Amino acid sequence: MKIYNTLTRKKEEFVPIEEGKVRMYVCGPTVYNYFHIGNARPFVVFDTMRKYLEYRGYKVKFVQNFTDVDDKIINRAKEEGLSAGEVSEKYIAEYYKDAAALNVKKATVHPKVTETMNDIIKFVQDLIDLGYAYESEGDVYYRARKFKGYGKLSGKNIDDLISGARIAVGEKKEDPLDFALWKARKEESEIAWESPWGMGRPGWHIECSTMAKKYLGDTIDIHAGGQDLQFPHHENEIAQSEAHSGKQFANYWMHNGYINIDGIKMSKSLGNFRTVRDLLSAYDGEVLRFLILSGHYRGPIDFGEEILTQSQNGLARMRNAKSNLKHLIATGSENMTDAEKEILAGFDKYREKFIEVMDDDLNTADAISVVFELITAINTAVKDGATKEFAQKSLDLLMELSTVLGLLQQDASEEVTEIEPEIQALIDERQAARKAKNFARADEIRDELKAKGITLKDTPQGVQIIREA
RNA sequence: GGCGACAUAGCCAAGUGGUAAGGCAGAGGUCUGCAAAACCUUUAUUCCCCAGUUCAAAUCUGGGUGUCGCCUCCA
Repeated sequence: MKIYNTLTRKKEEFVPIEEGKVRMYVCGPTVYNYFHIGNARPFVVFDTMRKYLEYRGYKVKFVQNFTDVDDKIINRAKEEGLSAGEVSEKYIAEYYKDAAALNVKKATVHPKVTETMNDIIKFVQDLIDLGYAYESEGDVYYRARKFKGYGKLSGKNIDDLISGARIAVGEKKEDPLDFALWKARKEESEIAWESPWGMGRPGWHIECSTMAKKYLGDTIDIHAGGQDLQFPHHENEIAQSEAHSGKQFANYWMHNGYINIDGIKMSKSLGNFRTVRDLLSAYDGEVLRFLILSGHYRGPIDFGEEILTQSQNGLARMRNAKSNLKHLIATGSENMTDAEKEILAGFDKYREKFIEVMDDDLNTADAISVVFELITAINTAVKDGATKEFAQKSLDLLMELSTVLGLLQQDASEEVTEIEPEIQALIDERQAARKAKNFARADEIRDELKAKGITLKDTPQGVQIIREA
């Protein structure tokens, strides 16, 4: 497959370090709050990348960290009257809930900074020993200038950075470009760890370098995250890791675009964000996933109610197709007809096209449109009924492709075949009323059941009973 | 100031040299007692503007306009 590599600004053929295996690192959340839909984008996109790689037969080791030590966590802890650890534990648990709602699979490893502290301290000490870092009043800084490739990911050159630097030269730093690897504790009450440089805590960038190395080794296949992490975060990771190992840190860098609200980037600092938790009260997680995957991952998404509605309706079409097939499976006759066999053989082209577009830098938008084309073909084939076997095989293919995208995994409503006797009695009564052309009574029963979350659809194959989840 | 991204129908959106995918919304029709769902037909002579290259450009080149982002914590 081809991947757009931020490092080279080109689409490149993906070649893993080790055949058949992929080592992937994705920057995870700082756990001080519920994550918002913008945060959710990389989780969903790179989860899809992982699912697709696995679909293509790769064994993927997928690492996504939790940044559980940070100023924002400390501030949040003060606000809530909790310890920093209590805050991070709480929001890690909440992360898992929301991620599950989005059908985002757990990573192979979810390392935490607090559990990697010894490795981080060792990494920092190594950088000092190598001459890439220096201690200053309990802080440790990285000599950005000393690393020759500094700026190679973000396309910045050091001199532009200096002229554009808005931060005054800290008297503790040798150079304004230098960034912190270790920060000395400012007050006694702050959470801190013992280190060769006194009590303190790690800088943000060093954490990812250390965790990536610890779980994936010196060189990883794919490092991914949001576009806004390109600089300085990922740039600094490269400087740290490559200075440390002398090897290339990541072969492929993938960055997803932003989610905007009213054309402006959604961010926690601007306060113009919509948390996934909040959105889940009105839309189910698959709607959000569908929305995120509807466009190419590198482009921007302008978020709002209108595209939420459009996504909801689009996903409903997919769900209807699934539900109709299940109904046919429950009611159809056994063996496929020759005509059906021929149609089914023609469906292979949708799988081929799906793979073709996903191979092209994870074009999930095209992949979804392939699924829609398949749905139209299936619906057309079964509009006058179908055998059980044909319906089952069609459903298998629909599910095969949808599962790669992480869609149709949960049912907002589910076709049911077994139902409580009293409801079945009402359905039977309605059928009798329809037969007797007592449509007033029939519609009355349908409305009554609708109020209970049960929708009846009259099909040539009998009544379809849909129950809301 | 430096660097970068984006601009396709009412809306969302794919497409990076060969004559505009897909979805939503809308219109008409088929089916149905009616609904719902589904199916069929229909909705951009045109891809921000101008110039150029080419037999051929939404796609390449140059210029312009607009929007946004990074350079500071941020997915």
